[in-house]
Amino acid sequence: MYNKILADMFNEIAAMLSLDDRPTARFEVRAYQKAAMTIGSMQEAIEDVYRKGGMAALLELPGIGKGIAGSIEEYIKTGKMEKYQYLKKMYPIDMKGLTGIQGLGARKAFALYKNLGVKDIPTLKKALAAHKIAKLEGFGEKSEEMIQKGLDLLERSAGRMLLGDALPVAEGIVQELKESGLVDDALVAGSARRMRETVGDLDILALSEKSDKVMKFFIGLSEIESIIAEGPTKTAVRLKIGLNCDLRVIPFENFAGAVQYFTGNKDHNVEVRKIAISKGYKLNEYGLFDKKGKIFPAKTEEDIYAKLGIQFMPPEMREARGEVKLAQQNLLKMPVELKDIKGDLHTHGLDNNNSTDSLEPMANAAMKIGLKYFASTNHTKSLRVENGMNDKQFEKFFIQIDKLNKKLDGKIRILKGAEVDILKDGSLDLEDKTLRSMDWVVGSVHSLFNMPEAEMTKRVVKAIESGLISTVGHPTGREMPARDAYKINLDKVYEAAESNNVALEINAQPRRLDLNDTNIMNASKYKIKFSLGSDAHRTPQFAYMRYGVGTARRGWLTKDRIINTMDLPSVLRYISK
DNA sequence: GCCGTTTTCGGCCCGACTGTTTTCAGTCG
Repeated sequence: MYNKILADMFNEIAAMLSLDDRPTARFEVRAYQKAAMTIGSMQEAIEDVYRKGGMAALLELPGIGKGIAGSIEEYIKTGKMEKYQYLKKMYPIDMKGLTGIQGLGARKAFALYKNLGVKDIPTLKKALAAHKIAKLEGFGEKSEEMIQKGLDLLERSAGRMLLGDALPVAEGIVQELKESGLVDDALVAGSARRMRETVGDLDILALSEKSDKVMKFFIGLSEIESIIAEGPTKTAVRLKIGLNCDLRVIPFENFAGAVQYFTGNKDHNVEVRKIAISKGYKLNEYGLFDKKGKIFPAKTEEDIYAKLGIQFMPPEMREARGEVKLAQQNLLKMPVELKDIKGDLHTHGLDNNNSTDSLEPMANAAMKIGLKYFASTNHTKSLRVENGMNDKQFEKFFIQIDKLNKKLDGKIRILKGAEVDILKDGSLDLEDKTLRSMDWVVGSVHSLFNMPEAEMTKRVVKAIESGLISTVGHPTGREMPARDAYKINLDKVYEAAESNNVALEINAQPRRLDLNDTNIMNASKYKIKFSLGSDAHRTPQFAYMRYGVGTARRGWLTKDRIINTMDLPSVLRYISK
């Protein structure tokens, strides 16, 4: 798969072009960055796109025109790219590595090369150690310090953090701001509000006229490790959890504009802003303005979208995946909401197990958050590390469920189920008879992740065709950050699921979120139902459902496609069919 | 270099903060 290689190359070309002083160069920079974004976020291998559809297929991709498509073709055919090599000869430095450092961009990197011979991270380290940078023209003590700090940061904490780890911290800070009495409103914006599975930083917006007091309060919070930048409208800090966090304090008249601006991803905002321009307005982070510069008095971001003639959509959809165009035509269907979820279709609950709570506390916790039912789906015998049960043990366990259901007296219903291992050959880890006695069976792959694609596909499809499973658990097997999805032909899985009336799971564990948003978009082209499961092993983990719902919303999934939006009688009818 | 129910040419989103300056360049989002 060349996607990452090519995306990196195009980003590096963009960095090198940003050193070019021709007036049109900065637009070329943007073009290359956009192409890198497109290719980097594609699911399908770019070389497959090319193999199947040739240049025409490449030109279909957003931000890819004749020039860049030509470079892609050249790279696929020859393994080289003339444009890249030409620029690399002019700027023989590790642009990707150096500009990966916070505060160090292409121009400064090149200045370091010209003056000090810095060409990569190791030579940069030497220059830092010799304190040569501060003496350069255009640099100073502070810039040297900043580069050193940026380098330390990079080495300490590479990359992004799971939404499930970051969002609760952000929401805690918002809570503290609200309780301070200094703000009239506050919220988490940015990629966390869009429920992206990982976030690179946090954006918090506060509505207040007392910016200096709010900033002072903010930098005193215990979550904060150090201050990166402090200004009247924006303060940037490093949090102890290893993530940067920006707080913006915004007065009332600009708040709606800021919420809109700091929620959508960059491309979404560009699309919306272009619509604003086409209607004679200007849209920026302060709000919507007419030609005379008069602000449109929006109370909420809904007002702004309405004024622009764009159907309002939830944050999760604002990713520039075609939502703006549809919303202009009022054709966007609203996705499922957390309150639509009536039950949980993947949970664990066992006595005498270190990593799992017992069934009764699990049932009480589920009841407390308002669920009407949940499927108890414990592991099966092949999964020894999780105390997987055999047929006999399930039989006994179900007697326990019957008793507990009686005791719960209809306040919540526990469905009998299992998360049955799909074994190497596609057979299932329990006897047919046992599986047939269950209400709800999740079939999951937990072993031999390195099978060839064809074999893995056959394995899962065979399980789907067994007629014994209700849904495929975490269908791609990925676990963030370390484990990639196993190789599997998902289209074949979707086809089999469609024709065998088997659902696909959206596993809501923050490190799984599997299927993910783009998988869901692809899968929902088929006539498939989806099941959401928290995969809770402990009582607080029922709350993971919100991440599953967020992922479903990012995949534009409507509630009628999701089994656990049904109430209990409907689910029981569905199951019996 | 890309793109088009305003255009196949002439546009391309926009502002905050910092550091090193004395009006601005670089970086970031």
